[in-house]
Amino acid sequence: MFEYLGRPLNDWSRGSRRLDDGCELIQKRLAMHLYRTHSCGALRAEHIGAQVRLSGWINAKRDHGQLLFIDLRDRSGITQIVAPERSDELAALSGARLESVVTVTGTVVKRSQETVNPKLNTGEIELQVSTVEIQSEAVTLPFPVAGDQPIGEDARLRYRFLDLRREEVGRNILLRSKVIASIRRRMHEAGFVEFQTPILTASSPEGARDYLVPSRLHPGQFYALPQAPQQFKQLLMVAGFDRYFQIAPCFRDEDARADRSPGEFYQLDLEMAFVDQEEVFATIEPVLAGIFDEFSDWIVTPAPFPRLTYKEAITTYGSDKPDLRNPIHIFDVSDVFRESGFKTFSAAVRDGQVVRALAAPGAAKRSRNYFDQLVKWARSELRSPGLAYLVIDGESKGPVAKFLSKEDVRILSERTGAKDGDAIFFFCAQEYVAARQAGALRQRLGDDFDLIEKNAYRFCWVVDYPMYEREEKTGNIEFSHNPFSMPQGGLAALNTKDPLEILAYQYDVVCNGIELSSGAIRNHRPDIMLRAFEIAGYSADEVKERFGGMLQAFAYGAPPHGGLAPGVDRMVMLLADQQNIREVIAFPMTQNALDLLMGAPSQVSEQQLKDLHIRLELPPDEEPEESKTIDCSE
RNA sequence: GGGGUCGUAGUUCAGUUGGUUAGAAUGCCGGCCUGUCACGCCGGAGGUCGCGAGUUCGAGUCUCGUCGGCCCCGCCA
Repeated sequence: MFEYLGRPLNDWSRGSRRLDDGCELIQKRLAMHLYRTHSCGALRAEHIGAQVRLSGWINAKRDHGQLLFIDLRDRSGITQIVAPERSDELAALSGARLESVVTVTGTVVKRSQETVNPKLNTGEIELQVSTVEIQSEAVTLPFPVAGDQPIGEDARLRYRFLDLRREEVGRNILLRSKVIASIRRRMHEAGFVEFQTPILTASSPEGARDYLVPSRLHPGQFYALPQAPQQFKQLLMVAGFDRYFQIAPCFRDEDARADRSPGEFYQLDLEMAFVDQEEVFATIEPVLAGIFDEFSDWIVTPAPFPRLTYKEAITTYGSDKPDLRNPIHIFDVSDVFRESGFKTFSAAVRDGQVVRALAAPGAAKRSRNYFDQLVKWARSELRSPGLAYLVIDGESKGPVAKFLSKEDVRILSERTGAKDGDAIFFFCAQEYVAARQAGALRQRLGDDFDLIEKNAYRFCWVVDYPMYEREEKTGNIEFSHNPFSMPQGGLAALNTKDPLEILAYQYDVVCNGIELSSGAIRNHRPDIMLRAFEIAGYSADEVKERFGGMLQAFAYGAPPHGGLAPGVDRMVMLLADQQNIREVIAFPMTQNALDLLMGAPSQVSEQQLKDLHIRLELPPDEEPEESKTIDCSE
């Protein structure tokens, strides 16, 4: 799958031709290259008899006293090195620890039939060594580099340079490089222009917490690292560049998750002028599907991806990032319970709550304990008062069975698709809460019953997000997503409709339950923008102060435009089939936003603080930690 | 900010209802070994059981606190 294996490296030869092209060329050279004529994965039977030089890391050593085998490794593969008996070379190699870097020169020899190693690409040959140079002696390792033994996360991060030598992580990082190269190629081919935008920019009032950078020249003022190049890309549209993209670093000071690295991440940020939503989709679908097709042999949703409205996604899947590999659907059964004998639910439904149901195929076989565990889980994890369920096993059983008529059960089974041997679960709550609870259970049942489709990337668009939502604590109307989205229906909708009913040209692209990206058709009209912000409680002056640059730009002729920004780390994570985003980042921080290798964050010198006009005021019980970096300020 | 879980040799792990001197594999050090590719054989060293209190005659084991890794909630326009 990874074609670098067994391929020659191509960057170490100063000449325009690769030396791997043939032994003759090597023989013609008066002097060999200082370090290597071939990579460690390059040699084959055709090289037998050639004088070659290899450099690499000692991956493994098999010392038989008067016979010594070394597995010499670089990123391209492994070659077995054999040292002659009673030689200085044998002594030198025997004394070198694993992971030492050595250069060996010798003759490629054929292995006898019995000693061929079919596991290695180079397994038909070995290198009979004549000279050895130890380039760099390694001390004893904190963990094994060879093999795939699990290693503690902290040790891996502290010695990330060793961890990256290990096969799986190394493969992920190389995959990342190829994915990014392919993205660039595809975007250029689709007519996009690549830009760089500022890293030191202004703090924006919306969104996540900013990372701040104090200004030396302007006491008391701060730059912010961009949470995304949102305003810059829109300004580039105003500038007339039509199609923008960037592999953009984004910085958000929010807490980590398995699919969310703390602090920083990369997006394929893109924006297009003179497009509607469908045109954005049609442009980016082939890029996404193409990337996933190119780097995986799993099934990939072909373009056009299915479109779900936000409302459908929440009702049918209980999530705005539905995993379409999971066959379970969620159904509204409020009407069945409204008139049922199950008083808890019927009263709640009459009170405006809803009942959502989902069926788990084959669940009737599970023990009573399994259901008890689920109820417990629903109470603690979903904060649901309980979990009602109905086991269809010849007759209907379970805690709510006695409250339901035969006809009720028939309707419930029919609607949820439950057959004999299945179980149906119910949540009763406010619409949104019930949906989320059912969505969480849907995911859990999918895992518990092994229902998730294997070897498939299932994409979909979630469209028609509401423009506004009501903040629960304050009751205020807020933007539910990006405040720069165009409301559907434009100014007229803003002026005439209930804000909570207004939809936005706002969309997400989702793959296997992971949100790859948000995007929107933007609001390019200053008048509509001021009105949109007014509804969310911002005065015209505030908007002008906070987004003045963009608002002003839109007054000088702005094209209708829109775009999105799929997360690059998440794409690679999906392609590498990894459960954690750290596995596709070369130098990730811990969940706690610490860089264990570089020691970030760290203290700085008094002088640095003084230059920045900053005085520390620490919480009383917190002594500043010893700085882990070298103090160069003395 | 909150919840869960883990922390024992360099590494990966075991360690019973609290009970003698805390074990294994691997790595490391020394010796032997000419066809291995997880090389093999013999020997050795290696532990503040994350840290600090407490309960107890006695704590790796129980309790509380704390630090760190991971997972989750909040947060992530």
